[in-house]
Amino acid sequence: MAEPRWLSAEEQRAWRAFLAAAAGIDESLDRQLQREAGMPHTYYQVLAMLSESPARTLRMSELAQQTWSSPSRLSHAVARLEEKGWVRREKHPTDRRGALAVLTDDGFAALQAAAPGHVAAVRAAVFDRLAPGQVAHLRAIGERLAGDLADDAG
Amino acid sequence: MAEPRWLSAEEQRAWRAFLAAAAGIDESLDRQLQREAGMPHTYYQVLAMLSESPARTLRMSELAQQTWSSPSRLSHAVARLEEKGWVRREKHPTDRRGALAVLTDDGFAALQAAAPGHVAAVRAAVFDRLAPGQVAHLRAIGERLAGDLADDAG
DNA sequence: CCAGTCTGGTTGAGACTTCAACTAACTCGG
DNA sequence: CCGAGTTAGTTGAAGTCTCAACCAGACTGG
Repeated sequence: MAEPRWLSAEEQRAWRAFLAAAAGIDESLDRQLQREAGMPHTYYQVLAMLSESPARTLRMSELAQQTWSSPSRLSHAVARLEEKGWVRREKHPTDRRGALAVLTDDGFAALQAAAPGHVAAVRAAVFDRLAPGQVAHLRAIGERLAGDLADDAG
Repeated sequence: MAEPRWLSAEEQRAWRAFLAAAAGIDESLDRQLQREAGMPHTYYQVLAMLSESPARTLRMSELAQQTWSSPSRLSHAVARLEEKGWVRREKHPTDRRGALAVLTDDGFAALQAAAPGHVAAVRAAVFDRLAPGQVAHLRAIGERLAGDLADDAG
C-alpha cells in the first residue's frame, strides 16, 4: 500500500464544487417532486422510463439498469408505485422467472401532471445556470463518468 | 401556466449523462466507504470537515452548511458518530443555544484510516476518467451549479 | 421587563435504500 | 433426466434521510 496520490489543489476544488452541485440539484429536485407530485425523484425516473418504452412496459432488470438502481431498490419502488395504482406487475410471457412493470393510465397521468414542474426545476437548477458552451462540456464529462465501475476487490 | 420549455435533444443527453454519472459515483463511493470504513459518504464528509477546522471543532450550523446537509440530518449523523466515539458534542461558550461538534482522536484516526481508500475511489470514479482539460470544465460547471436555489413558491 | 418573533438545534415517525438471505426458474454438462 | 451453477426477482431487518413538531435561548419594540 504505497503513499496514496492525494488530490491536487485544482482537483480538490473541482471535486468539492461537484459535490456541492450534486447535493444541491438532488435536494432541489427531490423537494419539488415531493411537494408537487408526491413522489421522490427516483420514482419519477421509473415512471418516465416506462412511459418511453414500447407498450409502456419494461422488464424489471432492464428498468433497474435504465434507472441506475439496484434490483432491490427497484422492487421496493415498484411495490410502492403499485399501491398508488401507477404501475402494475405482469408475468413475463416466456421467462417464468421474469416480471414486467407496466405503467397504468393513472401512472401516465401522474407523470404528465408532474412533468412540467419537474422540467422547470431541472432548468432552474441546471440549464439556466450554465453558460452556452457548458452544456456540451457537461455532456462530455457525464458520458465519461457514467461508465460502469468494475469494483476492484479491495 | 404556459407550455413548459422542454429540454432540447442536446440538453436531454447532457442531463441523462449527468444523472448516470452522479448515480454511479455516489454508489461507488458509498459502497467503498461502507465496506472499508463502516460509514456512509455523508459521515465521512462530516469527519473530513471537522478535521480541517481549528481545534477540530465546528458549530453544528456551520458544519451543516459545509456538508450541504439539513440541520436534522446532521443532528442524526452526529448522534450516530457520537455512539461510535468519533465525535463529541460540547456546549457553545457564549450562545447557550448552540452546540459544537468536536472530532475525537478516535474519529481522527478513523478518518486517516479511511482516507487513502477514499481518494483512490474518487480517482477511479472521477479523475482517472477525465481528459486533461476536463477537470477545469468540471470545476467551472460545478461552481455555477452549486449556488443556493431560492425556492420559488410553486 | 415582557410579549412576540426569530434562530439553533433536537426528536420521532414515516419513507426510502441497502444488505444479506432466500425462492424460483433457466442453463449446461454429463 | 439429473445436479451444479447462474440469473431474476422478492423479502425483512437495519440504517439513513425527510418532514413536521417541538423546546430553549436570543433579540426586538414597547
